[in-house]
Amino acid sequence: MRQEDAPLVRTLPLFAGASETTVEKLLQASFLQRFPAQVELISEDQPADFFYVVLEGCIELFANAGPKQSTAAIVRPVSSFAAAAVLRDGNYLLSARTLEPSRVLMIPGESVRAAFAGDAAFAKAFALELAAAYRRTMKALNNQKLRTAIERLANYLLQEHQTQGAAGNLTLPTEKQTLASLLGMTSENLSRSFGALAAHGVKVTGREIQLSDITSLETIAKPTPLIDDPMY
Amino acid sequence: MRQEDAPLVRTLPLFAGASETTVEKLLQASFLQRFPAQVELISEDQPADFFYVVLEGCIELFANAGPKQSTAAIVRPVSSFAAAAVLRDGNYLLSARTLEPSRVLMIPGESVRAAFAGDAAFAKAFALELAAAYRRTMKALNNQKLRTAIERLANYLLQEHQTQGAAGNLTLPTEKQTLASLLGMTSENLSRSFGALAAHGVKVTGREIQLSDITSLETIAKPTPLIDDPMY
DNA sequence: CGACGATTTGAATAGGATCAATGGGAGTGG
DNA sequence: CCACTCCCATTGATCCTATTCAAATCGTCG
Repeated sequence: MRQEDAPLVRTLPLFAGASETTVEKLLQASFLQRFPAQVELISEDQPADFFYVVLEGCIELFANAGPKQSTAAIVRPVSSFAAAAVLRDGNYLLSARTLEPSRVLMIPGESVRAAFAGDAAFAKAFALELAAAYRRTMKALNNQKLRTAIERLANYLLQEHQTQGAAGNLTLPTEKQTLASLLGMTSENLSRSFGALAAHGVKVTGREIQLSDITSLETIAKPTPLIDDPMY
Repeated sequence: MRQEDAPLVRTLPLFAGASETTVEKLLQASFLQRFPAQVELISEDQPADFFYVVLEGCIELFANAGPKQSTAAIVRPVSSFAAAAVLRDGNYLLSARTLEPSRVLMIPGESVRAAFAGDAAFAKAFALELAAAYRRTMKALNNQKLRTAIERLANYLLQEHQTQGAAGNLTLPTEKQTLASLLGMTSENLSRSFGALAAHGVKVTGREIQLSDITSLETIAKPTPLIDDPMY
């Protein structure tokens, strides 16, 4: 990777407590790559050669089964993916594509495992990241199994509203297609779910959403910190 | 914990490479408990005080949302749960109850984190366990989002058939209620799904299942190693 | 302007859930 | 040992949710 990027990368939470040598070794073997939108970075079922850290842009993780496709997560800076696959030296369970032009740090799995074994601070940071991702996935599973499509959408809107400053409006960060897949429904159904939420103060104009009755929306959504609080 | 249990516990894969001192410290602070069936060991949303290792019996992990309930996983010996919650020193995302009389090793979260920080071999084993659980959960999410109820049941049967020796028959390891919840459906719907699979050689007698046409069942199930292979 | 992909809308269908009632064992107590 | 009871499981009927297929509309980009 290029010299001028080193400072940025060193500030990553993942490298917070790691020793100088560890970071040095990791970065030396890594690639800091720029990708345009709609590039497939990894394909499910392939050997997990790299651990990925998203520095800029936006990556969609998704799975295929025959003709169907499901978005498992959307990764934004600064966050990572493929931790479990790399640590276990297994195969990717998900494919990944850029949704926007992105900058991505690619660290060889071999290097990650070596750093994990040799640097306790890095091991801790890496495992904490892994555990956080695990918990997000568990929440996604509960979300999917315990809620209807409208409830999932309502909770998504409330969460995004919170993230974006709770100003009574928000902007969808992805195409509605992608959002639908993330929320486990078809895009037609997402459209209808938005329609149903109009009665609860949700006004949709393209990707711009206005929430004029949060209370009513919360009544529908029945949010619970166990599923919806990103900090949990 | 009692002296006579120490040898058994020391053979756990989790402690495989760990130093004598690490294991010593962990076990000293731990409890090896026996529980009857239908005891709730942990309740979601509570501080994650203990990491659990199931030595005998069977534990159900589940989540509640209002009146609904969903089984996230069923843990059998020798395996563990609450790794992520304990490592992050957070709260449990799931409740846990014994389905059968069980023996469980309870290791204080504090001790786990100390051992993780102090013993690289233990850290590695623990993180590998965590990563494995993560991947199981991701597969469960894909299973839920990409498949119909009948497909999930068909794949479950094929997998269990494999696990139990591929002899053309298998025994359901839990009540059908629990299985239904694990597979993300109501028990009525499970019953009907079994009915639908009769046309594909699935004969149900209580908990005993006979599979007389694996090929036909696979046609329905469309299994894929990415979701169904436990080794992946 | 024209073309293409994304989104919306409509109609029909399928997949699951709910509600209600019935059948079937396993365990308990006489 | 048998009858009773309770809980689990099944079955039927109906309702609701969500998908599918088709067509129309909207936006964006060249």
